[in-house]
Amino acid sequence: MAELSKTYEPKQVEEKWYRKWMEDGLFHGDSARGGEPYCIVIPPPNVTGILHMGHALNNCIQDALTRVARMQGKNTVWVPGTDHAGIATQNVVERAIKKEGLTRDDLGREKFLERVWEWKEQYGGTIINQLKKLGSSCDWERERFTMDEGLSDAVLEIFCRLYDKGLIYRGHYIINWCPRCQTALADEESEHIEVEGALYHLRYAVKGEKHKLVVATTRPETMLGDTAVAVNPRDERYKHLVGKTVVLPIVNREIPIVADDYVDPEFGTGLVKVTPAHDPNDFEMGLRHGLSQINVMTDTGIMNEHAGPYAGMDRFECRKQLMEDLKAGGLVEKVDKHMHAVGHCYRCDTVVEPRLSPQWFVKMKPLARPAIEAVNDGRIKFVPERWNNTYMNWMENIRDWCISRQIWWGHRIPVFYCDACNHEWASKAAPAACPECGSADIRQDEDVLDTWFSSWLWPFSVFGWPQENNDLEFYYPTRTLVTASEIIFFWVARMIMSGMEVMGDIPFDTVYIHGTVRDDQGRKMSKSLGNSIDPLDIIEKYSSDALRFSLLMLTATGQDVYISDEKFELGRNFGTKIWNAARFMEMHSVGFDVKDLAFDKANLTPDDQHLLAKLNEAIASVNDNLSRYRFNDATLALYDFFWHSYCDWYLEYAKPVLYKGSPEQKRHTLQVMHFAFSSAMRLLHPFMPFQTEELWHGMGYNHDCESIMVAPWPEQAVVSGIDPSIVKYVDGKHDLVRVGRILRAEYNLAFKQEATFHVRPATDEYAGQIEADGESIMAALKADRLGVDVNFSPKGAMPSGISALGTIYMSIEGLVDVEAEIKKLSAELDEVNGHLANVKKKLENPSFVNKAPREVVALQEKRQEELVEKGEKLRKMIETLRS
RNA sequence: GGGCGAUUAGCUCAGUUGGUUAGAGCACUACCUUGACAUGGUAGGGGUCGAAGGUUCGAGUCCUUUAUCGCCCA
Repeated sequence: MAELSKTYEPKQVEEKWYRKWMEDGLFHGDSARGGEPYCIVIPPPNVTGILHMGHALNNCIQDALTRVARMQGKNTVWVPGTDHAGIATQNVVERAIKKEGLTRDDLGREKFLERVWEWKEQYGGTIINQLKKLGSSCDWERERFTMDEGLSDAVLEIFCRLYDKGLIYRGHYIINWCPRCQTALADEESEHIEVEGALYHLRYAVKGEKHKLVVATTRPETMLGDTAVAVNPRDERYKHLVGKTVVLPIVNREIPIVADDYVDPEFGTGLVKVTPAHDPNDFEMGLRHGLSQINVMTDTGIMNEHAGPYAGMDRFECRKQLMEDLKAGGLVEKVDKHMHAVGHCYRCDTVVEPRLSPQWFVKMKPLARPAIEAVNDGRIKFVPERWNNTYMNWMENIRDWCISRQIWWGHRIPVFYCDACNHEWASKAAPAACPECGSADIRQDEDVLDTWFSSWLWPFSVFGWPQENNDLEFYYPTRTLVTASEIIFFWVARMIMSGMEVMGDIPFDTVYIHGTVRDDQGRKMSKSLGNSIDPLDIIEKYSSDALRFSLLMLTATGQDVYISDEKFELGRNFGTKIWNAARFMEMHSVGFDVKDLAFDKANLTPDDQHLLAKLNEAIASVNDNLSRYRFNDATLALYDFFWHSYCDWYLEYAKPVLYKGSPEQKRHTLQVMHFAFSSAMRLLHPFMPFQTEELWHGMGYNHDCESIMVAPWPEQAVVSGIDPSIVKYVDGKHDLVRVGRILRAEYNLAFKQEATFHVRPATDEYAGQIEADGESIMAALKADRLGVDVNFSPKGAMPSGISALGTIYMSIEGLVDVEAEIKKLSAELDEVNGHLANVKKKLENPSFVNKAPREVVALQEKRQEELVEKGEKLRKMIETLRS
């Protein structure tokens, strides 16, 4: 046994073991080994990303699941990787070259992409290294990147397949446009944020009439692109206006008044301006009424030539100026404050501009159908279940997915155009000539694909799809997907759709949705708030194990986690406790052989049996809670077992044996101790991988299994034949000790001061058991003597208390505070009487006795008996004190 | 506006098909450097379970209404 240091040094230990595990290839899975597959694919973090607490939580859950499966002997693989984060990465590199005074256009597409790859090589591995610090047991040999060759091939393959099936089309629609990133965004990438804006009431002149209409709008600047005014057809106020013409102020364009059901008569004045090129609803209305589409902005959000006098002005600048001009012309009725949700770019937070432009879309309805089925019939289940609704709601109202992005970093859309014959086709390989007319006058679409268009293939593309191979065959479908609710639409739903479409099978059977990590005031952690807690700081300050254990213990299933720095003390303190318990065992294990833990099952002491029963309970609880993704309950069960059952009671019980017992007793106790400890280490390993490995070796348990990573997982009760009545006796003994300690505390006995106790056991059986167990009870009570007598009756006043095993008396020198004793016992009697009244009320209620299940009634009856008995005892004790 | 979640001790949270006296960690109080551990031990204080109705023999738990906060969608 290697000597354990006085304090645990996590830093070097964690580095040491991670390196060793890597060297020994323990993270690697291979389909050729066969067996039961267990596979998780990581939600690939952005290659630009740095680790935050959300990642930490996400990954320690996956690692726990992976490590348990591995210990269970399954053929386990956790596939890691990163995604290329098209917009985010391009932004980062653009910022970098800006420092050199360059723009991407200065460099040109090819040179710019070279710079991005350079950047990726240099900085892209950051988050991967951080995941390693967490202890993540990913199969690094399988690390993938969404832009690597294989995954790029998968992207082109699926694009061409869907294109040829008619599920991918190009269309002129309103999309969300980020004027800063200068690209289209998917609907999901535009985040609606509630902001205080204004509702501007503008006066429009009706042609040939004196009076003016008032239209309400939140975006007056788009008025320059108005091509109609609309009213609800059932709105009596405006019926007479339909078919008339309005003269648009400033630009003096004549536009019609149309009737359309979309208009909400309750909103604003019930009259809306229609700008088909700048609003998705207006766009639809425009199609219905054959209106023209006038785009008044450039792709950078600057007003264009259609904006008349405002051309060249920024969109928000234009709003200001326009309002001033309208005011000057008396064309503003009023301006009200107005709260509304405005789309913001999820990458750069710029206000999104709905923009009419040609984009590529995926038809989602046909893909959604099998994906809805898969969740409906339970082949895929969400944990917690309530996310089913969120998923279904979105899937049933799914809209087509805008997949083209006007950036350079990403998978270029594999569509080609022939300028000679106007043919358009999709092709994986770059063609030399038009397949229709043979002309070489061809060009590829300039756009790239949405990053999610590669990550939605992740569960099978990481195994080499479209190439068929054993890994794909063996590990697909994967088992559990662990992710946060934010990306159910972005990613989870789309993976299910692609899996069903491409593989004809679900990509995973369980989606575990964990909560969001927040600060201790419930705010999302963000750089701008400055409330982020860096997981690496926590690892530095406490340890990776402490970070992991604390996070899991704090995370109620699917609920958000509120954390602060101090909360990680929980895990650190637990680690320290484990370390010190190990040192205690080591101290007493000189000359003891940990290879032989086959203790004599026929001669287990009550405390041995109690400990082993608690161990069995912990094993059952951990397994049960893990199967239900209740990581907090699983970790709590271990915490409770180790700290309370193992340290507080068993180690304390063991002390007199180890210090004063016979060599046989000592050996037996060490066997039980090491047996329980090594089981606890294995159960803890998925949550605290480093320290448990360190102790696995430190205690010498590595004799038949070198690494705890692959040591057998405790599946069920490890020791059978434990007598429940003995376990009950030990529970009672703990109660007896507790009551005795209360007596000591009440009389302020110094820790070292010994006292004499007398017990009047409740039964003869207890009397025998207590007598046999005297040594250990005396040690726990710091007693110099322990009298056991079923007929004990105190001579004179003695402090006393009632325990599960019987009444305990403390005989002390000097004055007993009789009044205080009486007061204490009377208070206890009052409590007993209170409970008794409750129980009686129940039992005297005929409907309770008749309607409640028999067991419940029996329980109350038993309780009544106990309470009556206890009351009697208390009364007698009080009487004795009074006499 | 629609959907979902939360509301239990000073704080952060458990409490599983309704059934003993509602639990934990942190914080707090008192005592304790003892032979694993002060990152610790022993003992203790602290809760009308957001509110109001209802169902039931029985409600923190189920139903209705309502308040407050948060998230998602429009």
